[in-house]
Amino acid sequence: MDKSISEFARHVYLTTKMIPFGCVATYTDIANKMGKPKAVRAIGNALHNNPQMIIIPCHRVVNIQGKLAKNFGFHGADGQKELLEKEGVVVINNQVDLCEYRVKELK
DNA sequence: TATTTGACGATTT
DNA sequence: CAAATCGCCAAAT
Repeated sequence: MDKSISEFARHVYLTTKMIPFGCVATYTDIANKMGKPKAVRAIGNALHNNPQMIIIPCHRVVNIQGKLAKNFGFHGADGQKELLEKEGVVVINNQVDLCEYRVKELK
């Protein structure tokens, strides 16, 4: 256990890991699940600082518009896009169809 | 301790 | 539709 990670960040990572294969979730969904719908920025920050970005499916996290992260830690939005398409998620213009892949209930 | 920054969101121009 | 602006939160400097 790495205690250098705050409880908040850990909470973010755990919630992110709940996203099922082939699906995506928005920052807002995670924030809402954590009970802090206004902490979307802090969440994005935590994921960017993500020390274990490979074991955490952060590529399944997109913004409310289904748009990918422009500064994705691995290969920018392109890397995130490829990881998603590899899971069967269609990405068009760095954007996914939320109506099709967004997780209805994160639990 | 105070200021700045940022993988965001919603609203306004 | 794109850019600017404000709000909100946690971490970094």
